[in-house]
Amino acid sequence: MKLSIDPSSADPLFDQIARGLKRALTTGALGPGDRLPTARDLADSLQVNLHTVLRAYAILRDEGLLEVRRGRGTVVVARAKMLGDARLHRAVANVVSEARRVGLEENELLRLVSDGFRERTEI
Amino acid sequence: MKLSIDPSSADPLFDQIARGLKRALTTGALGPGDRLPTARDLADSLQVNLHTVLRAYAILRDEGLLEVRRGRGTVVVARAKMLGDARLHRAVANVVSEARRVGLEENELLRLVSDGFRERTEI
DNA sequence: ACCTATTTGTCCGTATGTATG
DNA sequence: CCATACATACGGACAAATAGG
Repeated sequence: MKLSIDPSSADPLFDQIARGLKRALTTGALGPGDRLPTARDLADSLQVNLHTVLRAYAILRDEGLLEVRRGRGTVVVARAKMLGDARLHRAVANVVSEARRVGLEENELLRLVSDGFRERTEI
Repeated sequence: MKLSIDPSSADPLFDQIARGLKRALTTGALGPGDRLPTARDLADSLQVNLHTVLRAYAILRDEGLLEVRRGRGTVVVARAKMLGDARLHRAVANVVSEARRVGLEENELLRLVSDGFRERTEI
């Protein structure tokens, strides 16, 4: 998995790394279930700080592309979650984000969603 | 603007700060256009590291609640941009729609949303 | 049940860069 | 040009989850 970064570039290293990994995902160089190098290993090979790689991993995790777990490392999410559930996943993430934005508690959000489900609301 | 954190708590400091600020927003203690203390000042008064506050600010910025700008500081977004209910309701309607599309039952959807809500407190 | 190694998560401190005023 | 204030990156330390012996 080659991945090159440019320390003299204007855009941040963590962003270059995140984009590089995303590119590897779209080109198929990285596929579902593939294990990524540990953050420390990738940091060493790229000659950047550990935190910089962790931040890049966190970005892709937040986008639903990676599963990052303590003690286990980082793997590309299963194909089922990437494709079939992509829209649902985004919708869930979005509604959680909106709920947080207006300061809703978990049970309040669940109540809203439950109501919405029964009312057969449309977009 | 009082804001208390618990260093011995299990959940992260940056998250406690972010939630505390969000609470101040929903209770009206902080309103549109209000200026927040500089990250360094808040960090000093809370006796935490500068980065911890910056991370909290970044979370709220990503959720559209704050405008964080270099050299200028941090302010609560204008009321016009907060149009909360419309966006939240669209998000709820959307997630219900997506759930139906993939044939989810109500309890399955609620489980997903609940998981999503608890999952992402870190960035 | 215990211990150890691995790996990410958080927090701190410091330095430097960049946009704003 | 200079002060302010956030942005990025580095390094170090410890905590917490995981896996395996």
